[in-house]
Amino acid sequence: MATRSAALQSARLPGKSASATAPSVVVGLNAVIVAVTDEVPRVLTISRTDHTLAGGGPADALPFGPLRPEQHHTLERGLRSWARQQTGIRLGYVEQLYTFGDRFRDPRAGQGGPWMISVAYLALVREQQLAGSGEAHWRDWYDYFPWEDWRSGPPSPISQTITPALESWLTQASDMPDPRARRERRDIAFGLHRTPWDTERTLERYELLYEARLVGEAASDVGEPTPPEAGNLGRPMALDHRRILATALGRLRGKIKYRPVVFELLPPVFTLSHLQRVVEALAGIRLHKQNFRRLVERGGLVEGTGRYDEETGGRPAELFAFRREVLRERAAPGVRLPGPQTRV
Amino acid sequence: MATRSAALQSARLPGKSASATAPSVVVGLNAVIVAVTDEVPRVLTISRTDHTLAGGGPADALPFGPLRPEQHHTLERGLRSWARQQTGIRLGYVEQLYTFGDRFRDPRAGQGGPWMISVAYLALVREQQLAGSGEAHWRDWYDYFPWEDWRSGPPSPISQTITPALESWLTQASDMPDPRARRERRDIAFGLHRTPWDTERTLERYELLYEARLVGEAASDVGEPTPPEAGNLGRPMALDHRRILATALGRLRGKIKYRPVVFELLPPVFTLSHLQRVVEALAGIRLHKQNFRRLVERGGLVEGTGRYDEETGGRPAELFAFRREVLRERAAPGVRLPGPQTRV
DNA sequence: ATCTAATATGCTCAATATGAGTATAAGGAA
DNA sequence: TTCCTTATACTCATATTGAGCATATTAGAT
Repeated sequence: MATRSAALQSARLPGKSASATAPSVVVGLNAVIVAVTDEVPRVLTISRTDHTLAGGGPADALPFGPLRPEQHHTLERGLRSWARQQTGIRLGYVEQLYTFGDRFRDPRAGQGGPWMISVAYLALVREQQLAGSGEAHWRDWYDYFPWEDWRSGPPSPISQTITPALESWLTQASDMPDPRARRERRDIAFGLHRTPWDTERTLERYELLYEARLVGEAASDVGEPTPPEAGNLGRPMALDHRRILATALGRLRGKIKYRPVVFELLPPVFTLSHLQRVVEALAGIRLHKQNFRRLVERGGLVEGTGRYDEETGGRPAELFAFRREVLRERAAPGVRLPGPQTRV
Repeated sequence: MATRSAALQSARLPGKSASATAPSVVVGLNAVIVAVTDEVPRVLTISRTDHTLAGGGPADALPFGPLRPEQHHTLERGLRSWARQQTGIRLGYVEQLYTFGDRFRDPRAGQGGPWMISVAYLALVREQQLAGSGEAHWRDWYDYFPWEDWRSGPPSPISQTITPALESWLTQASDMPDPRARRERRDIAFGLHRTPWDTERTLERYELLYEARLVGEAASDVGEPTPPEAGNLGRPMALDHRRILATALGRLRGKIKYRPVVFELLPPVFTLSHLQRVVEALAGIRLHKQNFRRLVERGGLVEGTGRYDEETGGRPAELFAFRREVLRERAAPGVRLPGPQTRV
């Protein structure tokens, strides 16, 4: 709503908030910038020295910066500005994810530092060269969540590490009111005991692993050494950034089902196989090819262009484009994923 | 998006560090507390004097308070604390909605006041007596969005006010790059021209009406007199609270489809008609009774208790209860609404 | 007692949608 | 050519919807 804007350019108040007195609450802006290339979903991370890590070495962090009231006129614009500065990327599609504000998010904050509230955003882009401060990298997001990728069957961290470790976590519930609550939570989160694997419960899973002290951050957040299991459970990130990333993953997996956001990750024309591979990469499951085609074609989500991609290694594939009219025709246009995963 | 409101908090920031040097960013907490009674969805509002309103009289506001870093240990706990204090209600189910942060949320803020960021939450409760400061009231949320209730056919504000007014809004797009963009936006938002009515697009609709200057706040935010159409387009609220409420409405309408949150609004046992009336009240549409029953019963969402409600005025209705096991069985258990509305 | 109105609950049926294949087409490489 | 690969077309049993009709059980009117 750009309505009441002009007069207020006066907002640039120089002498303001500068630094003399630390405000008790600082608002930070985090960006989860996602692209998919070659069947791998990637997230943009920055190597940062994080004093909260046990080793004190550099850790992966999300692009981040504090809200600057004097410069940024909206949260989103602040975010775009930081993202551009740190990665060189000018963001397109952006949506707000969640606002994280645990009092003890940053261990250092407990000792009288400012309380940091983080407003996190999800941005979808097509993968591109990185400029900016030079510390930015595209990384496979399954490096952070190896248990989330079911495209080639059940991920080994689940059977090898998570299931056994959670078994003992169940019995640690000494002071729990209902010991069965933990079991149910585990089953629902990880799809155990006749419960289906729900691709969207990424945050629940990460938080459960954190609670069970299996991921690296759980230990380092309280100054303990990293447990051995953590080595099998993905790269840690700075602060609570992996929690933010888990939130983004779940949100995106949910959203592609009812809004045509996948197309933000694709070039203007693409083959149906390409589209399918991107969806599979995001959802972390394999889909039935013929049915997927039927779904998107008859669902009016795409339209053929009459042109063909000859580089497929087999019969040339027709190039399709997103069909914008679907927005008018259907209430919730998206790639509704079928229930469970399908084998190739 | 919007955020807003420094007006409210300047009132009372008692002992806080704020006094000496105003922090440049203040975090506020807003609660949208929803209940459904007698087929009407209600929201808890507080009568507050809002200096930003033209008349300066009292306006409806959401329960609100600034985050107190020294007291509240998490955002959510801060919210619960404010809600309790202002309404006497101890909240149960709570979820974060959105963080509003427009630089110019509060007209007065542009002049050097602090920038107010509002983190809004949605809470679902069973309607109950109000204690607290005494200014709290339960109000039909369709008082604020009369165009959202399709339970007895197309709402009259749409045909009488919105459609004609937006017709001229279309042509005002003098400096627009694509004049058809406005038309498409309008059609999608309000379900015009072969586009289905999407119950979840509440925010889009409110924002469009705001942009077209049809709702009261659009005028009062820039100090202009309220246009005549506004009288037909719902009660205004303080600051951007109606925008927050629109966000809550859309979110809740979407969420009942895939998570069993409706039951937060119902007593432990209920008849299927009762359940249906609550869902209809939220979604603002009527549903086919027999199919609704089939949906929730065969979907495993509820189970019969064997007891009956004799007060139905006809054949007694069996009392049902939410069936918790559904959480294990289905990935996205909810009351998926059928496409368009159905007549009784 | 019978009839009517109101509600609840049961059942049918056609139209679609979904899950899981089989079959055919069109390229390149051996 | 033959084989391998990927794309695209079609089939078919089953499940899910949308829309009604039919029956049950109550209260109240006649």
